[in-house]
Amino acid sequence: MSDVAAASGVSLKTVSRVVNGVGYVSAETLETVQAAIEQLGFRRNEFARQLRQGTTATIGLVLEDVADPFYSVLTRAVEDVALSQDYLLLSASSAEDAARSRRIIESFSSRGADGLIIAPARGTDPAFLQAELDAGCSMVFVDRPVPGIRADTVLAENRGGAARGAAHLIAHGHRRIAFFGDAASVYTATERLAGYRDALSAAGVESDDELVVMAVPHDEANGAVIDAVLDLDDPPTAIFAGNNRWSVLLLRHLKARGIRPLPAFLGFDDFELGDVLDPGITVIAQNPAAMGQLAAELLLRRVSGDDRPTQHIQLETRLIERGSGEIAGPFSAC
Amino acid sequence: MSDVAAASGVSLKTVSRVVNGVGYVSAETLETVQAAIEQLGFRRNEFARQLRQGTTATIGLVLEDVADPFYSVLTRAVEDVALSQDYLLLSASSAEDAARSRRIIESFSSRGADGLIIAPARGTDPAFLQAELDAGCSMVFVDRPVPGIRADTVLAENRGGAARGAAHLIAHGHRRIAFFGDAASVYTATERLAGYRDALSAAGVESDDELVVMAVPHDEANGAVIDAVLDLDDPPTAIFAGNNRWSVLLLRHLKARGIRPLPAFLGFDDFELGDVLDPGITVIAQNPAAMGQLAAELLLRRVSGDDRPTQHIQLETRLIERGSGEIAGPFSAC
DNA sequence: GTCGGGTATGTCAACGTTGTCCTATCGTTT
DNA sequence: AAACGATAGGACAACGTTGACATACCCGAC
Repeated sequence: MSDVAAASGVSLKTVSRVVNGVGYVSAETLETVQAAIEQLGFRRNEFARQLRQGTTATIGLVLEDVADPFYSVLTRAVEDVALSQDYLLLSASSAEDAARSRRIIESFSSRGADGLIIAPARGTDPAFLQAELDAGCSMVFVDRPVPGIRADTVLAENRGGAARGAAHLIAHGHRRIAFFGDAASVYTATERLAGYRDALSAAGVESDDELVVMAVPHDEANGAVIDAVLDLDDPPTAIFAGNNRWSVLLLRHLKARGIRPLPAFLGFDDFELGDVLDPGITVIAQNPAAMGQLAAELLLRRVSGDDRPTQHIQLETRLIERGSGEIAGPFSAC
Repeated sequence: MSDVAAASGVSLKTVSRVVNGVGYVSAETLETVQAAIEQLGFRRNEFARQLRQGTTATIGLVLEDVADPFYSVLTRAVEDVALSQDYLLLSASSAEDAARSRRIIESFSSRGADGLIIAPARGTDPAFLQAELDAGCSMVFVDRPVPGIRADTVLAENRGGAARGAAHLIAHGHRRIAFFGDAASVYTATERLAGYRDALSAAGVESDDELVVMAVPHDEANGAVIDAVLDLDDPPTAIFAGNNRWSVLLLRHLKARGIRPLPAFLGFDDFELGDVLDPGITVIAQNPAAMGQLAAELLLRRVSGDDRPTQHIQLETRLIERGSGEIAGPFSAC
């Protein structure tokens, strides 16, 4: 900047005024300075500005895994909101590891992210987050809440959505409905399980723990677990997948085993090609783009000083019938 | 930091020494200072450090769209490499818009990203990138090269892979193979088209421009375009999708129209559930994770001073036979 | 004629850190 | 006893920017 000042024969401060477009600068000087900036290829050093002003125009996004379509769509939505307000986005995947997640949050925070959007990994220490919050770092939680923390939260309607899904299967005559959910330590998994149970008991259907699997759907090692459920003496006539990774795993396994007739199938969270499979896969669709957008807008409002009471938003889910969920069960009148 | 210094009765510089673990500090002093740091919840201000040292331990990633599974997997790989070396990742989607891409690159660069990984949007001005490079910002290009720029590049074997795919269809008796690729201004699209044509001419199969569609596969408005090809007087017996978005669009359209018998189908780039569809979708698989990892490693080496000649890496593609590409054509002996 | 307010520009300190250079105290060697 | 290296810590400037404040001019109003 001092180079520019020297080249155009004005003071540093005047250049600063030109760069920031504030204060009085004569048209003539403005032109001279701009020419010098252009010629020297000057670009403002953001560190210095940040150091001086204490704001970075950067937000951080911490989620489980960007490679998961749910989160990648959410990421994209956050990005778009951020960019539209000239914010930059730092992002990282926690890989569902509380320690890694903490490291990420700390480095985001020390690099002065103005705010964070977090899908808390299971096992995250609320006290740690509270300390960050107290240090003045705004936060919005998505997908999962953190108990005891007063911060904005955007969640899907997990319990209600799952209940609707299970009720849909029940309405098609199913009484033996298997449920495959993520590990019980994951908030969304237990909420959805609760919803599934709500629907069962509302319909007076007996709940059977042998039909319930709560496990991380990561690896293929789950084949045996799936088989155990499918091969019960009194096997399920319908399958409820608690998230899209379970859906993929289950569908792959069902195809590999060539099971006929296909059990009814319903998945929580939509996925690409769900409509192209035969039958199309009936799902309870979340809206990750809306979740990301809302969270980002909420966060940016907080960052610019909004101090209204914290908001807890529940996003609607939507039942999309595509065929797999409408396969009639043994007690169906259909 | 001065608070910590005051609290522990030493000078600022000593605290700095403790924080950075350099220079001589007595065990006793170390303990005192660390206690003070702990108690005051001090965290180093990264701006000031960056301002002083001129390095940020941050890299930027610019690609077309994080929500695209190809790029989201690549992103995740870059993230993992970055994090393992204590780098942070700034990321943004260019949305295939050169102006937006430029804005992103400029802000990454002015925020002192030590290096950038870029999947250049079509229409990106090479001169602009060259200027950034000259300004000392390391760059690695992924997925697409930028003509005339001397920088490391990691590409998939587009032309060769596409040729192998087309040859596979030809080997199964197909002579009328439709090709659906991204807009002709996209590097990968034209490379793959060239590979497709290579295979045709190598096999002495007549090339027919009526079978070739080069268009952005974004919206559903492509239905008419697809129909035009499917309903030719001499229709294709096989379809080659030039990228995974075209694959999805085409498969969806084929299902919606209920076309029987199904034409043979082969897609460039693998996608989730490709193996679950019936028949399984034969693809030329890229390796986005390897691409991201390699690019990140290359970049981080550059950032830490490696100045070996620029590298141009071509990653192998892999033909995965799942059934759809092995549907026999009219001239097949199978 | 002088006062006030708008316009245009400059000076200086400060943001929080770290590199350079300096001083002081040791214990050990010459 | 002087000289030395190793250890321990301090003072100060500098990184590039911007806010607070000061200065100087011009024009119209009293």
